[in-house]
Amino acid sequence: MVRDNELSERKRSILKSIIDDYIQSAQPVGSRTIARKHELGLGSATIRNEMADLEELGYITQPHTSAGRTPTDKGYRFYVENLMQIHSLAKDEMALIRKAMNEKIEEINELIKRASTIISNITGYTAVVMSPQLTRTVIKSVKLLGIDEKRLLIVVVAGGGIVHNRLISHDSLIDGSHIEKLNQAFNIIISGKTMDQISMPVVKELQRDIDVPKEVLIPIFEAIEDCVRKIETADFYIDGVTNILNYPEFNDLMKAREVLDILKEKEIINQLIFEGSKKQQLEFKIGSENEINEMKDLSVITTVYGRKGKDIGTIGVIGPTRMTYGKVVSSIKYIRELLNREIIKIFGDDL
Amino acid sequence: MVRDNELSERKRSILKSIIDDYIQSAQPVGSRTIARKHELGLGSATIRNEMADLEELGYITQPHTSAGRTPTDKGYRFYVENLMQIHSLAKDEMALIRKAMNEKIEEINELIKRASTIISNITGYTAVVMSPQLTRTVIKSVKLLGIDEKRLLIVVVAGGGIVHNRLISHDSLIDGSHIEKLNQAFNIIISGKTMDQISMPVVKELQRDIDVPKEVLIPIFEAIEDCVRKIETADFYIDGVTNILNYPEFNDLMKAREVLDILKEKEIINQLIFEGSKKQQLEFKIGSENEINEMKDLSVITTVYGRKGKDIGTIGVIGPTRMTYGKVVSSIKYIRELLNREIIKIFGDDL
DNA sequence: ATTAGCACTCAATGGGTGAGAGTGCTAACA
DNA sequence: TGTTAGCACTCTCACCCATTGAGTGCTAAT
Repeated sequence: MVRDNELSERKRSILKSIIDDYIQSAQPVGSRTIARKHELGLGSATIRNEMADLEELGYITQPHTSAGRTPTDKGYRFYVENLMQIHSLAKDEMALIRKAMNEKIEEINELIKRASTIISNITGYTAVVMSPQLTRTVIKSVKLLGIDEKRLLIVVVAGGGIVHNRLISHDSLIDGSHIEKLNQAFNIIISGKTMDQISMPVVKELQRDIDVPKEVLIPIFEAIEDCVRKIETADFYIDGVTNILNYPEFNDLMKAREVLDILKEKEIINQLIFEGSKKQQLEFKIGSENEINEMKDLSVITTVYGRKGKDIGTIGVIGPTRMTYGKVVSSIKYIRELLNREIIKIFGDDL
Repeated sequence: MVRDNELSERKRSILKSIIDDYIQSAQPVGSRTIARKHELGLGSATIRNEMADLEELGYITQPHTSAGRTPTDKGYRFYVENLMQIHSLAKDEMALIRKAMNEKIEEINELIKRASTIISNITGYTAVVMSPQLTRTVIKSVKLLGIDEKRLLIVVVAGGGIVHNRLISHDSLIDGSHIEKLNQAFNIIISGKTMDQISMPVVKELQRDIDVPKEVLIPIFEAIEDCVRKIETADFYIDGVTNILNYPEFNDLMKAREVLDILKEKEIINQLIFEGSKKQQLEFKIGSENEINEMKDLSVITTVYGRKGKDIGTIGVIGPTRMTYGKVVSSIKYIRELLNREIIKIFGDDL
């Protein structure tokens, strides 16, 4: 809504027509096309004049002198902020999504995975869903299990039914009574705390109170730390990577390869999705707004999910800048809604 | 070695030269090239005659009348069985592999993943490594942990430090003494057995002996079954999928897409790798020898790993039929060796 | 202010041509 | 009899060039 009056109403509708058309056809669109297809009641020459203005203002551009116009990143930006209409999903699409999301889930990660698959299917682009990121999770409980004489399984349970475990081996035999004692002690001193509340003094104290040697205790704490780290580390699922090959802008093999390779870089995707999601409910990164050079022909749409006031993860769609923004927005919103509902079911008060 | 005398010594060396050259250049190779580059002491006309024979026998073919020859699948088959020389890996390549495989591993799956990455890096093709497939695993122990009043964590431990768990929720409160009893009972009746040895009668018996209601017992057994299933299900890691885009045979976007999509089909890859690995130490599937139509331009080389006489997993390399077979074979063999060593370390007597 | 008309630009298309690589065949040779 | 030099032939590929068509900008008329 900044500089709202830079564009007259007529210019806006022409720009909208151009972008709508271009998104659909992938071909530079000329004045005649606009005059014919969209009923603006204007002759092609008039539109030509307006288009010249729009070009000067930087919203559209010509690939070469005698071609039609294509939107610039600035054009798309104006489009998503002011012009685009978000047509709601078709009934059967909604049903498809609901069906996928409502199936019985055993694990939170299963849900995430399914969400990414369904988004990429519905939109036809690449979808990324980042798993709940639980910074400073409260540990619900820690259990030690003696597997055999020399091996010990450490199980850490966090909110939302997230469980991680780690096996550790000892050189010497492990005293069964130690395990018993530790389990009791852990119940008291660890349960309900976050990892950073469990400091070295606590360990020392433990060591004094119950008579367990340091050589046994240290690896156990390392394992616990490791489990907590795994719980707190956000990972993500990406689906529909090869979808981008469907779009003519990536007909060039080198370009396609470049993009496919970028999408394989976990670090980059992570950063991308993470960053984008901080500010707003719905965040757009269009073309060159992405810092990464290889992504200057891609747009990323992200949103957060979670419980009211507490966002725990991110959903993202990656596609060519020439993207069906309206459809993607409605898809992503709908899935977020369902995801939120499930999240509340699973995590309950644990968030 | 079948029909060994179908090809004279001279035809063999010419065929070898053609294939070696073609693997390297990806261009149809002509008689002059052979006469010049490879010192066979023959004129191009002689080679032409021999090539005509080889073509009639089906080992090579011409894309068009005035082009050189390219190997057929039959040609490659003969090549891998009789002609190819397996040049050993370079020192630094071996070092690279060793380094990757020797790093400390916490989990068996971590090892598998790393193996697939290193193979695809070394060979430049797509690598698949299938995780240990433990049919009818012996369950080492089963533990129940009460998480809170209504939730129960079932932990199943199998050989080789493989652990799976599952959380189940109950509507009603769970009696702490039940958990205790069950843990003791499980120790006796389940530990050391395989899943199919735990039949319904056992459950019945359990139900009679210890006084735990059916509504509690059934979900627990389902959870155990589920964990065992997860343990026994082989999954695999695939790496370097986009590598195929490096090779000119997939310059055509449609073809590339087709292949990328196939490589995404877990079912197909699974089948492919699994099947190929049964018969021999080292199995080749060349081009159309793969039943799947989309793979008629790909070759798959597989081998099994595990302990002597007990193969538990498979390694595979997928690339264009025009593959550097010699190098792939030596890479795959070397990695198998290292993998076997680690497997023994991890699983010990549990296999 | 709008638009019809016109000259102009540029990419894409398709036919034509020559170069180059490679073959098969024939005849000569060892 | 096996080998090879020579030659006519085939086919692809790269390049040129003319044509086409879509689209523009500008001007003059409405």
